[in-house]
Amino acid sequence: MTITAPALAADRRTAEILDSIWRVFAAKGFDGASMQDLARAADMSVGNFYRYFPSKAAIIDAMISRDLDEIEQKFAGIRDSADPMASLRATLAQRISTEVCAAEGPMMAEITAVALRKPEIGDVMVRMEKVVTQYLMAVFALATGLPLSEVTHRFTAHAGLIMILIKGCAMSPRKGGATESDLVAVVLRTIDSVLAEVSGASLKGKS
Amino acid sequence: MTITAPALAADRRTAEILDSIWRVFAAKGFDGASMQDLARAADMSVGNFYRYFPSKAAIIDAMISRDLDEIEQKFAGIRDSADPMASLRATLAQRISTEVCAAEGPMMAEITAVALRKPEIGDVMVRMEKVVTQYLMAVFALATGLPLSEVTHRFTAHAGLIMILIKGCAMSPRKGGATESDLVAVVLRTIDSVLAEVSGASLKGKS
DNA sequence: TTTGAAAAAATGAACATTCATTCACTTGGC
DNA sequence: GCCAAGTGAATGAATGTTCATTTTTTCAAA
Repeated sequence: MTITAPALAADRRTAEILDSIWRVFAAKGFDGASMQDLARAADMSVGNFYRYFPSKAAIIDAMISRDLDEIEQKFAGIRDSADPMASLRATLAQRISTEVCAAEGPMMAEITAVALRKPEIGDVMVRMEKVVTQYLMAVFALATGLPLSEVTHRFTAHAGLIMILIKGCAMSPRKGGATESDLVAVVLRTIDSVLAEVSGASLKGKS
Repeated sequence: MTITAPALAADRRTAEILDSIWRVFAAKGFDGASMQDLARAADMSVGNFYRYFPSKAAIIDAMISRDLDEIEQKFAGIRDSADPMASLRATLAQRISTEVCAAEGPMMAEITAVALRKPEIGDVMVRMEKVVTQYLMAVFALATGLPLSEVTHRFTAHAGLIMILIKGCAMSPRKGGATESDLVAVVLRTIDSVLAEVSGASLKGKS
């Protein structure tokens, strides 16, 4: 069951296409972006574009699973670092920085809106958030020394809060072009207190 | 400069139309909903619909200013209550409840996405958030006894965090039909700590 | 109270675009 | 010569917007 060479090439091409078209989705929205817009952005004919993505939903699907791959890599780095909790914090801090938010916000907002409106996309999104939650639980377990089951039971909601904060920063309306640094600071402080609460769970056992 | 009777009637009609069509926007999205869809939902002809809303942006505009009216009323009630801070907390708690979020989430997500993509709508949204922030500042000033200017300087970012949390709850993907109650509890706890921090600012002067 | 004409509200067919989707066809590497 | 990759014109349905027309409401004069 090896991956064939042409299949790999096709995957690479798919990734290239996604790189070219995500801006169009961010600028025009899910329904606002026409197949011809997307094909033009990908520098190919409409007919050929359909060979790669038979529908718009398929594009969102591919984008989310591409995001998931990125997230997986980030978490692999966090897990292997000397201080996973600190590394997680650094990653989250970068993620709510003004620049990253301005770049990813519109796309995130669009996908969120579509997810609440189209059940098929909503399901994909729920799966994605579940995976991210599992990664977070793994980090929490590593940092506290508690078993995964207990961490999951106690801190799944905390993971949900963190994801809300990340998305909230990205999707904040930008007054004059940027999210204010004050807000970013307060959000980061909130993330810190959530992480501190998790970390605190390990001390009780030790004392 | 009195308000003419026909103008009032037109406003009422406008409100009625908004009531009939917001579901269409939530279900099909900003671009997905056609003018004919909207006109049909409002039980009128396409041509007549254009008399009330010359464009889709005008509809979003009207919806946001309608929301603002609602918010204004809520805050009036909060300001006049015996314990404004507690009243505010109760309002926020109700706002993040599962039912309210499920009802308003899709529309909120849609408007947020459009706001990040169309500057004209983005401006309206920024103005709306500024107004809400001012209301929050007024409540904070009332509760702490501090002057409005100081409250504004110290807690504007806190207001931003609260709005992020409210929106975040509404726009959370619903696994199996509802946001989990655990998440709601953690968010409410976070709101409480934000409000506590604000309230704490008044005690320093007293002690 | 009745009348009737002007203003406002409402209609829906018509128009030019635009869109998603298909398909017969060409290209280029092996 | 084979096959995947790529083309772009063609089709029919849908969309935003307009407008000539009809219906309803308003209200002062009779």
